[in-house]
Amino acid sequence: MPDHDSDSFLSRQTKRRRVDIGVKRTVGSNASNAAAATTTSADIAHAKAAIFGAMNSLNSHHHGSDANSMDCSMVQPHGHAGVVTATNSESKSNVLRKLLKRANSYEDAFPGATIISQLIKSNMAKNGRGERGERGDREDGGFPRSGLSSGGSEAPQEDACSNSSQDSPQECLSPFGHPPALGAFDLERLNDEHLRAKRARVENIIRGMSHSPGVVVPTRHLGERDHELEQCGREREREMDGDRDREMEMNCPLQPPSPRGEVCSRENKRKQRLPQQQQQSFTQLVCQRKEQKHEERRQLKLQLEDMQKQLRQLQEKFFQIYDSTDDSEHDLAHDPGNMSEDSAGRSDAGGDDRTDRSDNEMSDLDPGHFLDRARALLQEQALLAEGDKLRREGLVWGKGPGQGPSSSMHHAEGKLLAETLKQELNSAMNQVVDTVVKVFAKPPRPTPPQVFPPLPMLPERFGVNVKGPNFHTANQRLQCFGDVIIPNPLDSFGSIPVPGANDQTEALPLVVRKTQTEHHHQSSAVGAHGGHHHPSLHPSSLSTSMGFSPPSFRHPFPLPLMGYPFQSPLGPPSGGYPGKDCSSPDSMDLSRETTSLRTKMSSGHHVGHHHRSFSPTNPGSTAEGLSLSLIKSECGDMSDMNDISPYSGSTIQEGLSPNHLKKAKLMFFYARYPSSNMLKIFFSDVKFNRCITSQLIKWFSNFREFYYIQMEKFARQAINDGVTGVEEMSVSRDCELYRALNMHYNKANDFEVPELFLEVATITLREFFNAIVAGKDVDPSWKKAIYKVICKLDSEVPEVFKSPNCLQELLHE
DNA sequence: AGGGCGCCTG
DNA sequence: CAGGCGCCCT
Repeated sequence: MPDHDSDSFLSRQTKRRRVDIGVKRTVGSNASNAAAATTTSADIAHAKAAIFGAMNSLNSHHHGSDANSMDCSMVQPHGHAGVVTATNSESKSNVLRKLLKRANSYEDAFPGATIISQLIKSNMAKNGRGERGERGDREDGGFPRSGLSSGGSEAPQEDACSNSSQDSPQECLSPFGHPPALGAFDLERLNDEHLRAKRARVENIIRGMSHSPGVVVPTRHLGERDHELEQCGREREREMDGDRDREMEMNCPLQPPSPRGEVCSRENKRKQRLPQQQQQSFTQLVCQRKEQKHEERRQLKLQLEDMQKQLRQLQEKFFQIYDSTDDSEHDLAHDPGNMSEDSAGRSDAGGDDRTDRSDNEMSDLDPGHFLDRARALLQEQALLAEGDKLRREGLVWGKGPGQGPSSSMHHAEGKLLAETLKQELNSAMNQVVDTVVKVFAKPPRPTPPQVFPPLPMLPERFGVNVKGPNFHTANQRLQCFGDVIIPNPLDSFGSIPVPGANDQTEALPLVVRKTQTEHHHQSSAVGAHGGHHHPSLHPSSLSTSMGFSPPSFRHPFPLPLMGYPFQSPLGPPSGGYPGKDCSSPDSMDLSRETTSLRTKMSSGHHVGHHHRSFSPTNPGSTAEGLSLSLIKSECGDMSDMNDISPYSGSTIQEGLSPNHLKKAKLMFFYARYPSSNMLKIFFSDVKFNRCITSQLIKWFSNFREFYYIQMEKFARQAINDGVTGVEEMSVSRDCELYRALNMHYNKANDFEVPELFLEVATITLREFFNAIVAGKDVDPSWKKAIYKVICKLDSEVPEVFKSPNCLQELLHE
């Protein structure tokens, strides 16, 4: 085993720390997920929400479909006095009209408001209400996490987010720490005030500490930090945050880099260590950047306003066409000059009408659908117009629009206008979308090709709260934006380590980019498992247990790991500075699995850059399963690995899953000393190799260890309690010993422990009792005799256990 | 030599 | 629960 001496120590440390991906941890890891999944996820959520919100604003079709939506509640009160004569022909155009007029009504509700400002408003309002509690505990990552609880309608989060970055080096200075219920205007004002105050403070500080030679603050660093501060909503940044942080920490000149650079402090720590001067320049730069951001925002607002104007014009045109058409059919003359007013009035009326008649039908429509329907309607109109035209050609040409029966002209015109409208609507929509997207998908920072992959992170909320149809719609929509990487809700987790959360020794999510650079074996090995598509973030259920797990699926950080406390400033086991932990994958805080893998790989087998393929979806497998399978996957002979196709539908797993572990534990009730062959038979869904075999054997070894320890413990306890007769010793279902064992092997208590096991346990206990009483325990190998006895007491494991799905079958009973 | 086991450790 | 080590057995 050619080990790499250079990092052997660290490797070991890391290994020890990380390889331990106990099943226990998988349980309830979701709880800590909440704490762990923070920054990036929040921002992604914001971005998504914002985009979606913008689109909704345009299409405003989600009325009624999402009663909880802020947008709805904000906008809905557009009660218009209905004065409409709804005709058949009018109903045809209802869809399009609705589309346009609703957009109109938005503006009515928010006179002069831009989409952005609407977003802000609704966001503020929302924050004021429900989001408080959730935001309260997000200080760690700095970015408020928006729960996408109401699907895409949470859009407004974006702005608030960008305004409330807590990630600032000096949170107290954060100009954006505003109360959530402020309006956009207030925000701006507050921001300015904050900036001023900040500047004053900075100047003060500078005056106070005149010297302190060249503390060079890397502009890139500052820029990035500032970027972070300002650009919560930007997808890319969110994704890269973790990497950037780590990178910065690694390179950060602000701190004396540890010899190996393996000890890095999290941001908070770093902040605390910043010399004041650094803080000054830092703050200055922050201020500058903030100003820039404000400028950007202003420009964006202007853009949006322009676009809204355009939209309005389009709406007017549209209503001109339709109203005049309708009116002409009703023999109602129109003065072109009055059209706008008239259409406005009608639009109000139409609004009511629509809400009465077609809200249901409208509510399911997404923008694309809308446009399609609009197109269809327009084409229909155009066809009608065509027909009319043919029939009445020559008769009506002289007549103006709105002149009674002579609608052919309208239709002819309408066709043209319709086409124009269609195009313009489309382009307007595209513009808005693009703009919004641009805001969030700022040009990727000039950071060098990342050694570490972005940390796409979605709050567990995505999995939990987002259930409504809206979410999917929004998500699907959003995924269309090539520039914005919006992971599937369950796709990925980011992991901005939570400073001070807990023991850093726990596994950090391993996030490694596919195009991993190969600086050293470790990183390359780690890189081998890049990619982060989570088949499922939900803790595995038994039903999905033995399911298949695409063999070559390399899961960087299985869900269970996500829940681990990521860091502890208090005690990095590696002996680094307290509080200086590195969340970087490159640092030693790799997940245990990864470390395990690394160990294997760096010790000779450089597997794997061949099957680097990531299975985007991994239907049957569970996160836990992956976690183990990851480990195991690299254990075997590489020849074993090569024939594994990433998408093979085979039910043969290359690794052992937590469910396998559970199964093994249950089997322990029958067999304490299963043979290798037996294991192969009972774990037929696992692709066996040396590693798997020894792994299973090791499991049982561990089981035995625990078992015997308990036996000895209770035997001694009984002896100490004055028990003298072996007959008094027995294991029943209500004794402590049984509970301990059951807790260990049958934690969920969903399996009925066979009576035979109780007998064996009783025998074991008595053996220990007798041995101890006889004083045999002075012999270092006194247990061997007991083992010898017990190993003969293995009973047959029920056939059920041979089934890969035995857990379901067993536990459903 | 290699498999299996147990002990110790983290 | 896994790694590592030493031991025993084949």
